[in-house]
Amino acid sequence: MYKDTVYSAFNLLMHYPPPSGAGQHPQPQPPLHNKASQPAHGVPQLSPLYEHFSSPHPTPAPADINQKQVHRSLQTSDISGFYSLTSGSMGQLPHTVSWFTHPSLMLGSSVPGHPAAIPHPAIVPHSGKQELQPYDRNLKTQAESKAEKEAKKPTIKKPLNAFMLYMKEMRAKVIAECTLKESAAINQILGRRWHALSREEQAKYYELARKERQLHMQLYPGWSARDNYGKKKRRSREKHQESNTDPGSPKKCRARFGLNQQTDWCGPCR
DNA sequence: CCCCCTTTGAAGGCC
DNA sequence: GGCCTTCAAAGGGGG
Repeated sequence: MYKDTVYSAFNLLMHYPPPSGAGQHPQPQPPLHNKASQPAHGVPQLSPLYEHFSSPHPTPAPADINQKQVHRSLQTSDISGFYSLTSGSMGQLPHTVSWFTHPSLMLGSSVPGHPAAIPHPAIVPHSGKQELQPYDRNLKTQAESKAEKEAKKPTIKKPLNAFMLYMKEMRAKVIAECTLKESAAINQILGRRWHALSREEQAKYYELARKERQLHMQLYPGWSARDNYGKKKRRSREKHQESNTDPGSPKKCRARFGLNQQTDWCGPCR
């Protein structure tokens, strides 16, 4: 139900008239840095989308973000380029690829008192290990409790890049076509299909990803990708280095042969 | 239960 | 600036 509201809001987004410059080829995208290097000028107006959110049913902000601050941010931040590709081909893109469906960008609620009280998918609570018994708590040191507090802090996920958005959209299709279930195999197929896409087709996803990053920046101004470093266990460095010399993937192969990762096709891995 | 696999792209850090 | 590392998603496989 709440999701319905979100989807209808997204429809508004997708049909919001684009500013001039729509249709420009967005690839490769210039990096959108999350730092204070963002220009302060060119502040846009709040789109009807956000007004739709704010009334009559206010959109709950993530728990760790001041709601008013977010709203203000959305009202004043530069999203003028946000809709540049939302008409035409972009408008035909299935809504499954959007910041509404992207867990890290979905507006949920962990705001106390909010009627919906839907957990915010963007902010993923760490898998809570078993609670300590009361008598255990007394044994905990200050450092331990601090560490635990830190661990309980919800995680704000990275925004999805263009390929991830493409994967999310096409995964089900590939699974149906190939009757495969293993993600590793599916991702290999998706990687090949990604390279088989035309520049225009890829551009749709690059543009979507750019919007995702922009909105993510506005929702979580102080967030850095670094925040999530170390929260995932990584395979051993030795193994990783070994895999880097493995020419088995186009990316690795391109890196190995000094090819452009964006444009050059990797012949040996084809 | 949790990490690995596998993909591309973004971003941060180091030299 | 180039290189390296990590993390985004996904779910079966394996220790």
